[in-house]
Amino acid sequence: MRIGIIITVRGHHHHRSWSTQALADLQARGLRNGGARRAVVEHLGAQSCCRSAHEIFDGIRDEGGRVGIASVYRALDQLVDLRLVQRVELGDGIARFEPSHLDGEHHHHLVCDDCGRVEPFSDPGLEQALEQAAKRLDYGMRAHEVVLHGHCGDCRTAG
Amino acid sequence: MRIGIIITVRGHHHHRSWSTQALADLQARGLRNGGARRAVVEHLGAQSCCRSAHEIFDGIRDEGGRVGIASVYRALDQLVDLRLVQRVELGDGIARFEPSHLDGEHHHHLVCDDCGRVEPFSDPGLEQALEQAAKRLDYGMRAHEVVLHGHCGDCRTAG
DNA sequence: ATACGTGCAAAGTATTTGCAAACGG
DNA sequence: CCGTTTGCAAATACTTTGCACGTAT
Repeated sequence: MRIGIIITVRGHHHHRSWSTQALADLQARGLRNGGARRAVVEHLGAQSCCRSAHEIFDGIRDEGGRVGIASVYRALDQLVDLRLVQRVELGDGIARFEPSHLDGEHHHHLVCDDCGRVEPFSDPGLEQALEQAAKRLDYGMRAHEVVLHGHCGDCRTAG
Repeated sequence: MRIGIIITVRGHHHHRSWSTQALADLQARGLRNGGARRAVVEHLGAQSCCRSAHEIFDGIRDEGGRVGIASVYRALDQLVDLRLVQRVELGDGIARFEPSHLDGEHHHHLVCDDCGRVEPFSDPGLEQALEQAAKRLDYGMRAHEVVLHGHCGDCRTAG
């Protein structure tokens, strides 16, 4: 037996909306909604920035879900293929994932080379420059990724 | 119509110059110049775009050098630490490396999600937008990386 | 001479795959 | 029911480390 309890979303309205949209999208493509993939989608939708496969795995377990790490990777692969999730690599050899924000939610990443901290940022001027560059190059741009490396405020103060 | 005047900088002069500069820099820091690290520097200096550790390893072997893969990784680590080499991750889980072009040589990457082809590109407007964003965010930017994903000309024609 | 550098092989991580059992529609 | 999805464990891919020997200065 399966008991479904729908817990309402606190605050971040658009997050739920991404999860819902993504799950509907999967269903529309004839894919089934088993526990693992659903858990990955819902967990990702509740995050504010990118997460590694292991973080997602641990996160789901902490919330009481029981999934295999392989299923997490498989779900992420599919979601990336369907463009529902964006894969992000920040230079430490670990792949991270976050919902594809096609709308205004789109952001990029600052990485502190001292402490490893990752922060999201967004910059309209940068987005515009990216669009223009892609247009000039005549490249069918489907996604883009910007990573700025440097030293975060804490480390600069400390150092 | 737009007429572009392309002024060529002579041959691959700057490549050699990067290798020379990098080797001198290493020496100035009291590091010795054994065979492996020198081979990595010289090989990298002769490339026009980023290369993976294995590509570098194979490349050196093909040229007759005999190095261990571990030494290639160790050399790359040091070079990255010294900011002589930039590490680049393009989304396929393989780290690539290229000379740090602090000068006008600086470029970014286009990745074809169909065939995996990697092409370098540069765009002054984009560089400017990056500088401005970093300034506005007050982040001590030391490096940055932009990856555009899409479909290259060949794949778009074929598809 | 003496640290530093190197190669090999073994060890670590991150990720993928094979397969039988569980499950969704 | 039947094909998809899942979990486990084994396999793979990339990268790092331990250690004895080589080598630049």
